[in-house]
Amino acid sequence: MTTETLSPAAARRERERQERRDAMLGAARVVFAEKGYETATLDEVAERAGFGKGTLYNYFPGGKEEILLALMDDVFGSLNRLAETHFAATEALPVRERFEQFIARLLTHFSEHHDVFRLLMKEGQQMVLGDQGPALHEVRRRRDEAFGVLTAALERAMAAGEIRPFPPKAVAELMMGNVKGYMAYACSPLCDAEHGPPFGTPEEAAAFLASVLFDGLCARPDSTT
Amino acid sequence: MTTETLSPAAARRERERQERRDAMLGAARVVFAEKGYETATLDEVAERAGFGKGTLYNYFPGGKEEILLALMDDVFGSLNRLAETHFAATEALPVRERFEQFIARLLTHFSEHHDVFRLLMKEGQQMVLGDQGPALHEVRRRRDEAFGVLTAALERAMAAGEIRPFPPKAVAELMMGNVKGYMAYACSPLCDAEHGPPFGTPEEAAAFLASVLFDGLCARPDSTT
DNA sequence: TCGACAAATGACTGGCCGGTCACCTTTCGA
DNA sequence: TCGAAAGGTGACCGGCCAGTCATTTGTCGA
Repeated sequence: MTTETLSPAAARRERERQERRDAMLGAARVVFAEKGYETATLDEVAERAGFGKGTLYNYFPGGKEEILLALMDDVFGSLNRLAETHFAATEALPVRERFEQFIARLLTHFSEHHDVFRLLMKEGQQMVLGDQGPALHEVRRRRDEAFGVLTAALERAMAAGEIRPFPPKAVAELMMGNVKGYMAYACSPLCDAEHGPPFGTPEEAAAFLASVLFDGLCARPDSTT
Repeated sequence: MTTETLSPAAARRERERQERRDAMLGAARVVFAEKGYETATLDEVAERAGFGKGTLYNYFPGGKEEILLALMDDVFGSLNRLAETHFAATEALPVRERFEQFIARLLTHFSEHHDVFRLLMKEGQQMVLGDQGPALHEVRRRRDEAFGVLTAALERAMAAGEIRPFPPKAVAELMMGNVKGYMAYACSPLCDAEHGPPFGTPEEAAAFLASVLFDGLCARPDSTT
């Protein structure tokens, strides 16, 4: 690197620039999660971030779309990190605990960052379905990276005979889909209206999801054929 | 009813009106599925339907939103019918076949009506997450009706001891989520890129999904604790 | 203290699209 | 055959918002 010997002043400038960027992304996350990408306006993002609209363009010359992409990059990046640290730390655990705890971590993460979850629900589909533009390609790559960590963990479990052999990517999608689906259900008016979310803590919910995923719905799988 | 003795001419008028309405909804389904509700334009819907834009407002005075609601009503209505006829006809079958065939039917339905599937992926989330407006309420009711059929079937199976007791609504959401998730996976470039969709026919895919759902990922659930 | 460079700003613009309505075509009873 | 009612039509309008840029504000070295 040529820039490693920055003056202290320049270093501070750089740090402040990063902070402002993060503030803008944070505001965008809230607003996009609330209204959805199409409906959200940059004026609102700017106001929430505490900057003028023009300033957004100093940090994200590509405008609205670049902001969304940077956001999704962040979101998938943190999911990626979560998965990597988790599976690195739980290699020794039995399969069941390994994945149940992973699910619990995901549920906790989404509970704490509700806007991240809503963002994934609202715009995440574009990532997997949409074909438009090469800009999405980069974000899709990040998504694949995050899923790749889970897929690899599943492959290892399959190779060790801990779980049945299935296309690992498909199983990874299923597991993430279950987590997202459960979160959506627990947040929606569907269940609030009657008896509240069926499982209070992320750990209880994870136990339910893991039980269905690993043991199946059948009480006693006798005559499977 | 006062209108049951219509003149033949009036009856024909009525039928033609219904046909035009359907044509418009069909066009809207394609366009909304392609671009998403926010991005799609009524000009394009009108052109695709073969009518002038103004004509849309003769059939849907509420404009764009009413068209979307009518569309979702249709979509959930046909899902509702599919579920009702299926479970009515398969009451006698063993659980496993009963639900595996249901999943196969859903997958077939979505394969044949690809735009319905894309619509559900893109706009279906609003139904469960969004809180805005009383208009959505009616559509959400239709969604709940369709899910209710599945939920009831699951409840019966639980009462009969065919599957383990869990909150049936949560299990219904999980099952539908798995179907949607698998469809999305099979349609996305994620797996095309490598070896094509893992399971060719809806029946094969349903066998996979049912196997995971009913038997679980574990090879042999021995020490479940 | 001053000057010059950098960064923030928000009024402004151009295009887009949902919704309207005055006009035209088609239908049908008399 | 004719007249009027019903229904189709697309040019047009108004509001909205992404993106721009001339101006202002702030920073820092000399």
